Amino acid sequence: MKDEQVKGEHMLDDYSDALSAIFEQYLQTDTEITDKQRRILEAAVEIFSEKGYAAASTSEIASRAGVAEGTIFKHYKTKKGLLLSIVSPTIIKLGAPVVLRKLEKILEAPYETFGDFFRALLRDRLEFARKNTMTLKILIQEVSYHPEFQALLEELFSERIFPKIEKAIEHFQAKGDIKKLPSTTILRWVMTLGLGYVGTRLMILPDHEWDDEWEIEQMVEFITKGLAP
Amino acid sequence: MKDEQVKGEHMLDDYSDALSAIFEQYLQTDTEITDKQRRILEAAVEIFSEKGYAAASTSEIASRAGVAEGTIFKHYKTKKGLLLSIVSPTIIKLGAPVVLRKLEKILEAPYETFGDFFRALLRDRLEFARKNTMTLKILIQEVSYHPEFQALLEELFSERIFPKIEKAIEHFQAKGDIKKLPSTTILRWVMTLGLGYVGTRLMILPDHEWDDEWEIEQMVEFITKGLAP
DNA sequence: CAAAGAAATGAGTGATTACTCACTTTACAG
DNA sequence: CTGTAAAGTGAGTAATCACTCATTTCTTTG
Repeated sequence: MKDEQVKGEHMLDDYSDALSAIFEQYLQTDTEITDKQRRILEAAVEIFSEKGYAAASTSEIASRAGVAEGTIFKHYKTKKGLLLSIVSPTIIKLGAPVVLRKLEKILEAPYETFGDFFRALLRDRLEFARKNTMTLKILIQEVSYHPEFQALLEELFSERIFPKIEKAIEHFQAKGDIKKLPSTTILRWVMTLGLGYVGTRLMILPDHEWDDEWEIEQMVEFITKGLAP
Repeated sequence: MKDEQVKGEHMLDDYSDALSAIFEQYLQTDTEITDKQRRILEAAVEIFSEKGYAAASTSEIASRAGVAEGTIFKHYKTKKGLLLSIVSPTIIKLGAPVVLRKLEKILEAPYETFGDFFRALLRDRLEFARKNTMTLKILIQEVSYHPEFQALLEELFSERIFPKIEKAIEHFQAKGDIKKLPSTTILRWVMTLGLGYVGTRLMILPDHEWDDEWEIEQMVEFITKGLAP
């Protein structure tokens, strides 16, 4: 049977975008994906982000996806396996290689400032968060209850993100761009400011009228002045 | 002045502290509280913060509190009622009058700077968060799933916190202390920096060695420089 | 002490949960 | 077409859930 257009009330939005990180994962690993499996993932992301993993039931996911409950367990051994298949790719994409490549380019260009670096990073991650808002909300909500996520994030952060960013901070410190403070402190300031904007922008007050470019420029200026030696 | 000598670094298991906001509520309303009821609250706070509201079972709360399951429902009509009785007082105390009174004093003293204002606020709220870490963790985790919490926070924020802080920001802007930017933007920066420190300090990396006073001073300097006109 | 009401109990309830499995349908190569 | 493996189904299952209630234990007070 083809897709029966039974529902269609909620959605039609941009799931090809909203689930980009997950689908990319399947593309990269050459794993075939069924139409019903895609609908299961879409429904699961919706419901997990709406009511949280623990309060979401597999029966509700099945009915919203328009499949039988057993179909979920044909593709994912457990409910937790379904969660993992949604969140894990997002964690991996979180410290995207794109950013790290960009970062190296910036470090090679001597005329770039710390502000330019921060602006590029923030724009890129804001775009990523826009495309993965629901999945990121699930990650944020569930990270404290699932040690696997903590381990993945811990590794990603301490072995990929932190060393690179630390190098960048030291680079701009040597250049005399920013004050010589512990990179952990600077990193925390920069990250919390960025996260604060992205979180407020997309999750807390998404309906507010936002001028992203203006806000980003103001933050760049704020950070540049605040971190001046 | 008010700071008493700290006994040890790890005093998070001191419930007379950890549940201070909740018990204050009972004191203020002259409600009698049973020993078993106190133990139910303690167990509920522990388990809610450990595994989240939805994944916590009333039977586990009862057994950890050392009471029968029925006892919980003698005091709280529903499981959600138990959650509300834990989180609501914390939300109310979140925009503490102490802070607001302090704020007025600061505004009256013309020699105080925006940095002093921020320092006082951050110290006070860090202390509050230290005493209510588990309850605040529950609040943060559950706020997106319970509209009652959102309504309480919304009201607290837009009717008490925001107007006062906005007044303060405008005061320091008129004084020439800080740059004339929208108070929403400044508030977001100040709040996310503060929250970022408190959250990292108490919830993400509580076992890290922290020098609170040094970190606060650095943040004060960062903000002062960053917001300079 | 005794009466009375409040506090506490724990077995019992129907609803819901994640998950299974024997079975049917579909897709597709030969 | 036929054979076969994968995809999909949905009734069934044991466990667990929040919550009830008839009963017992404790506390207060005259």
